[in-house]
Amino acid sequence: MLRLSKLTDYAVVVLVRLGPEGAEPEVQTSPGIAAATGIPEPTVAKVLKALTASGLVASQRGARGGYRLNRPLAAIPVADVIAAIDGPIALTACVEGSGSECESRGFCPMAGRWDPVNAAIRDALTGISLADMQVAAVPRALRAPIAPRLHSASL
Amino acid sequence: MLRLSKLTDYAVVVLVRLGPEGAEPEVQTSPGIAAATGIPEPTVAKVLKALTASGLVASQRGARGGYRLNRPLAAIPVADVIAAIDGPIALTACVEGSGSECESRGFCPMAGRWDPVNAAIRDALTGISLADMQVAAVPRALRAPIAPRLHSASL
DNA sequence: CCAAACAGGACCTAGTTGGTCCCGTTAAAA
DNA sequence: TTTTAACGGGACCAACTAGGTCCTGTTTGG
Repeated sequence: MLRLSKLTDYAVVVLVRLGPEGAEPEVQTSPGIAAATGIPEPTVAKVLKALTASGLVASQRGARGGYRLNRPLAAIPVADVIAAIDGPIALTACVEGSGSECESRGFCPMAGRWDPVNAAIRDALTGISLADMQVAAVPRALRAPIAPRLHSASL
Repeated sequence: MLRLSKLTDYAVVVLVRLGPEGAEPEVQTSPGIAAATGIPEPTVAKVLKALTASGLVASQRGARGGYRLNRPLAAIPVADVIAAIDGPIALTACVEGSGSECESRGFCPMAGRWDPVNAAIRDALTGISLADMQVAAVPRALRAPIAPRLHSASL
């Protein structure tokens, strides 16, 4: 069902956490974010590495190092986050990366057919920023404390 | 990368194949479609079963039975096909179906956050029909005959 | 000089999915 | 009435992918 990788979900959480709690972009450490979000530290580190590689966050090495946002949340479309973690946004069906040609090469009726769909999804994902997702989150006080909803939401 | 299931891809191929070659909705058999499309017969059967269950196609049992479209291609949005094969369209991250509550229940910052994203994707997918995908396909004569593109297309 | 934190891998496990097969039921045709 | 072609609905197996962990550098502030 159009599975989004868990890592991408984590990435959004981490990025929002990196967002201005105060005003200035404060540097936060990977262990600190892990403690604050409840996500295991190695996983947080993995996510932050990917986000750094794609330029969404900047890193500071050494003691008292950490991460900070390169852009405000409002300037980060969801599409960028997904692209950073999951790679290019495209509805793929054929096994990509196989490098080999399509087996039903001569008469494959699908070539290029998903392009408009991909474009539509890309547009939709580019139009929503992390700031939008931030406000979309249900306020903590309104959520059931014990056995609440799953993260996902059906359409 | 927003993976679409292979079965869904097959479903589109099969549905387009079921579309009016002539004018009237002719009944086609599962083996016949398999032969015409190059998709293995058991897989075609599986796809058609799902499509029948969701009401996109109608089935006729018995000898000289087969399948036919319930609606014209133009009236079948891609969203319906995906929903028929992959289930409800939603960007899921948490393992759904687990039934258990979210482990970081008290302070999970993601609850409901993907809702606007899901809505945007649903809208995008509802706005594109199989007829649109049909015309989007590159004419056979223009495709490289030997080792052409993959089905997927990056954005 | 030491400690804290990032960088960049390798690696293992588990879950999902793709794909196949089998058997029962239906219904048209011989 | 018998036969045959096709759908219906599972069970089942195998391969792949991704989630998650860990280890070993390298950097840099105290």
